[in-house]
Amino acid sequence: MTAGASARDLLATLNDAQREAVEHGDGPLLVLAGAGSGKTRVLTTRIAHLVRERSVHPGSILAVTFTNKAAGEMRERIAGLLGVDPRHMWAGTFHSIGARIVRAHAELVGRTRSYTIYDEDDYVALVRRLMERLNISARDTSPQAVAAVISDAKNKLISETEFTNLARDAFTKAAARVYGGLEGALRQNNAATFDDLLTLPVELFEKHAEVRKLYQDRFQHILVDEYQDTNRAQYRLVALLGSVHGNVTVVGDDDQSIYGWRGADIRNILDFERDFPSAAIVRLEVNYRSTPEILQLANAAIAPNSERLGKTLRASRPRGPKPRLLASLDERDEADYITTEIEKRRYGTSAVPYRDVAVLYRTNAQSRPIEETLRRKNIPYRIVGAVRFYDRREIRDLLAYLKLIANARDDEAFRRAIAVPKRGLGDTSIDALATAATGAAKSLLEAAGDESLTTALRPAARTALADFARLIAQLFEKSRDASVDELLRALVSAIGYEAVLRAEGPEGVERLENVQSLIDGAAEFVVDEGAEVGLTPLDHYLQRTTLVAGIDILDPNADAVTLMTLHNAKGLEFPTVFIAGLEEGLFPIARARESDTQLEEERRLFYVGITRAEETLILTHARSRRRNGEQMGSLPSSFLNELPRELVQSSATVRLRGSGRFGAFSDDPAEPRAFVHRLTPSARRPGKPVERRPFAASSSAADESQDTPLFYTGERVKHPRFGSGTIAELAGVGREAKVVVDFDDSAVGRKRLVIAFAGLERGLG
DNA sequence: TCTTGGAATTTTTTT
DNA sequence: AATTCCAAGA
Repeated sequence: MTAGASARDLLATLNDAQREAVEHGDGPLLVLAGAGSGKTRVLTTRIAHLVRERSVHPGSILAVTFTNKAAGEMRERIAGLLGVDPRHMWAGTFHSIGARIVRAHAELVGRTRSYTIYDEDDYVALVRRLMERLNISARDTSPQAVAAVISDAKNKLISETEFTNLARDAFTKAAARVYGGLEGALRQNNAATFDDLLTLPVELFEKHAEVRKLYQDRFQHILVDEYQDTNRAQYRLVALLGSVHGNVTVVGDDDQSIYGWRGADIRNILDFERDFPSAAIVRLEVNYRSTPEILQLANAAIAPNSERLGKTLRASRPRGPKPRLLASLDERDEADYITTEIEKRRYGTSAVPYRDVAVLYRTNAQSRPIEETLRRKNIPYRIVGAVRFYDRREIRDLLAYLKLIANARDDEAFRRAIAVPKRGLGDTSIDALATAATGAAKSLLEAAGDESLTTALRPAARTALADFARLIAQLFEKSRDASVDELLRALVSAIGYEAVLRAEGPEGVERLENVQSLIDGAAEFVVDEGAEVGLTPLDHYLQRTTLVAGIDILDPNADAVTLMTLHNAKGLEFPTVFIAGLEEGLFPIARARESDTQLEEERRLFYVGITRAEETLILTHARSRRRNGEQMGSLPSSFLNELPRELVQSSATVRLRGSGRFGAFSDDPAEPRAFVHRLTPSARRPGKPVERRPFAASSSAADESQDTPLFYTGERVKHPRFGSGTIAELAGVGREAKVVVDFDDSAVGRKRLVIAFAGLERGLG
């Protein structure tokens, strides 16, 4: 017997439901997998089983995961089970798979092999430029917002024509005009947005039956993880490839659908049986991850949701400590508590290593105070997301050069690259160049190197442009046989980038270090196996750097605490989990109050967070928090009110207890509580069931005695002059308390008012 | 053309 | 608070 598991071994440790999913024969299969029920294991074992027992060639398997890291891990685990690497299997995110398909058939979708993938910033910059060209003022119409609605439309497979026909208001009509010009501009630049990585393959398969057949025949088995988070375009891709043979396995959990805002359509999972008739359904309901205490809390947290398939997660682990809920004074107090607790556990009898701890939060901005405290106490940590490495200015500058070298038609890259270092070329010169380039149907780079096209420019500008074009040409030559790190080194020295950065002072030195890391990273970059043929190392490198998610670069070996958003935590698990900032308006986020759908998604996010924890779960909230530069009073999250209080052990930090803001209400269940009656009735929308509010707290006894009424995010109010509106935000406490109100009258719009003077009435209309 | 200072603006979440 | 945008001045 060689390496790898025997057939019996493959199945031996699985439960009945898991085994059923693994052994399922041909035809569609829907695996409804609760959190921690071993779905990744089922997927990997199923693939190993297909290869080993049913002689399926790895090359005819397509496995779609939610992150590239997950794809890599899956490949490794399968290799472990089989004893050999599943060489020709395709595994990756929808986006990376789409990128590969586009690359292979670039001409058919109006691109070349070395097309550039635009990230968020590149894309918005292009939208901005198009708006300028169409005379749409960036002041009245936010390019960001335009970019977002078009992106949204693409993910729903809404074409330009359809979008234009549906446009009613001025904003959407403006966006429609941009959408109309976008595809042409992207082709011109030989570029594709993230969304295009999904829509272009769809278009390709729909228009070219022979290409579609190629992939349909190749991928005899398609497996999709995190199916609840697929959007329309992704669904269509699966349907196009899998509907002929129907060998489609999807794994998901409707309770963990958290990307609705990105076009993910929960119906994809709810309707699977309709789209793939005779689909077998397997439910995985035994949870192997968390203690019964944590699961009970998770079940309670998700219970108020109505849009559910419904399932019961059963615990299989022994009992553990009760989840804790901690009230703190402000975000710094909260951070102090969390770090102290981490240290206590690290050095206590339980000896919890740092790598076993994750701190989760709703927004990236919340990481700051926690980071600072961790740093002060010398606790190692790694942070996922936030300001990504590749988003730093110095990195983007250099990548712009690389993109331009790889794809001479990328005008966005040209504009960024030519601005660094300063060459005496400003907007005027570039605009003149752009006009000439457009006239001659050439790219900016081509035009810059063509003396006959730059005659309208100043001599100094002409020379600068020609020099730049020559530089890029030289680097292009070098890119043919040099590795990416060599190329980067040549680039940095050619543009004297080190001197440029050093001139910026201490900050520049830090940037220089980042440049060094970029070069080091490029040196380590190896073209992986099963790579596409005919791609230059540079093309390959650029594609990878654009598609890496924050989570992909996590080093699991470092003994460090992990900080990340709840969204990033999907699919991960940790022995100890903190969920910070459980406050109304923050989690659930204020905007989610606009609709039940959004509120339910927030609740699922809460559920995802809770179910990341294996043994220890600690929820925290603060009475006041700095938001957008302003200290704001905050109430505990309504999600906490929905939890039966016997499921958590509540307490408060020393600072909160000593603050005097702890009087009217005690978080200690042993003490009698004062409910804030005047908050509840109007905070509720009509038709909603009355909720218990065991954790609802007034801010302080002092506030209670003041005349300032307490309001609530989402509450309906009436102003003597502005009429009715909805509270969007609350800020400050007591006499200084302010509210941001979205008034119904669009002529009034959003107003910021001091509560004490505004004369707001609550409720009614 | 580039710098600078003040104003405006932050979508929460991400491939 | 922090970044980004814009207009005026060097």
